[in-house]
Amino acid sequence: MNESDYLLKVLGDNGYKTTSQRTLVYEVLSENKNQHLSTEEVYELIKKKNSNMGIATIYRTLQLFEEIGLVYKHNFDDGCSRYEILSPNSNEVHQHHHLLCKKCGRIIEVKEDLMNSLEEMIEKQYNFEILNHVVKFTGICDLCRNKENEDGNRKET
Amino acid sequence: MNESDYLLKVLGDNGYKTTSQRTLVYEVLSENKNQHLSTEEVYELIKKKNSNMGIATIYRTLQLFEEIGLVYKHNFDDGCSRYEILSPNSNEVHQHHHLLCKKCGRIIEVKEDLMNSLEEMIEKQYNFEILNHVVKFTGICDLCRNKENEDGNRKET
DNA sequence: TTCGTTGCAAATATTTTGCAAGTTC
DNA sequence: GAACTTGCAAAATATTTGCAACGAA
Repeated sequence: MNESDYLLKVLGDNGYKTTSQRTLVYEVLSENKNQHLSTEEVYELIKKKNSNMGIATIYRTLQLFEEIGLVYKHNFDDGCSRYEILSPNSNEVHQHHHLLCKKCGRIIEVKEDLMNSLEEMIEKQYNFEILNHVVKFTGICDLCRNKENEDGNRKET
Repeated sequence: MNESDYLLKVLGDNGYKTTSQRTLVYEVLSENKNQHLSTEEVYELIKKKNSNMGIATIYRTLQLFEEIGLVYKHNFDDGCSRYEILSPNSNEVHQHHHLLCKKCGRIIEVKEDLMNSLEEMIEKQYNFEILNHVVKFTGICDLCRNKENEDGNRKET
């Protein structure tokens, strides 16, 4: 199933209508896989496509997409929500592992999913049905470790 | 070392002054360990102690505390930041595992820390120095699983 | 005494909402 | 045609900031 059919199906299955706006938002997300677009960024990208969609619609659309599992909503603590498309055929849902560098703010993606055993334990022990998970490691990235001479850890003005 | 000495030391070590306001914020957090207080909630608790601290100061204080490692800043995606004190003698830093129920919004804490092997792999493979991590599982909690009759998964108006 | 800190109010930034007009099924 | 959806502007929230007065070291 291709992505546009998938969008149609998921919307329909959940009782929502397929509109040009929703299609466009999905398209933009699809063209920016593996990115983490903010609502504002989606808005800008859509403007470039000569659409005059209001930003409120984009907020509503992304919220809806998250609700019905079309996108994943990231939180990188940078003042806004960021979204990433979840393709129909992938199991990306279980692969949101990130390394966040405290110094330069870089976001590094971690590939492997070693969470399965942990999940199993949690499902059993807490009778909690896991739909998704987020694993974030905060620390110092390789690049910053290398140039760790300049500044100490005192406050910056 | 008790908590108040610890506050003094950490502030001093980082070149910050100890003020009555900072002491009070720390006190409130300390009296509410294992809670996840929002800035607003800290503000309310402080008002109850007959202090007329401005909320801007609380925002600044909590931000500062996070910077120097006195508190952990949670994000439960509920529209505000929430803070939890990190005691001097604990290793709480490595125990932020939560189960977030999509239905009722309940936050369940998970005790065990099975992340060590994963961390080791990441440190080695990515040359990334891990300072902290967050593990969140989103899903349906036991309570909600039990009363899963009423509503389907269609949208609610 | 110096410089960091606070309080207040105003400013930002992000996200939400009401409602009339427009669209989809 | 009924019900959902959009666009716009206004509103609501959370957080930040400028600046004069204050307080800690």
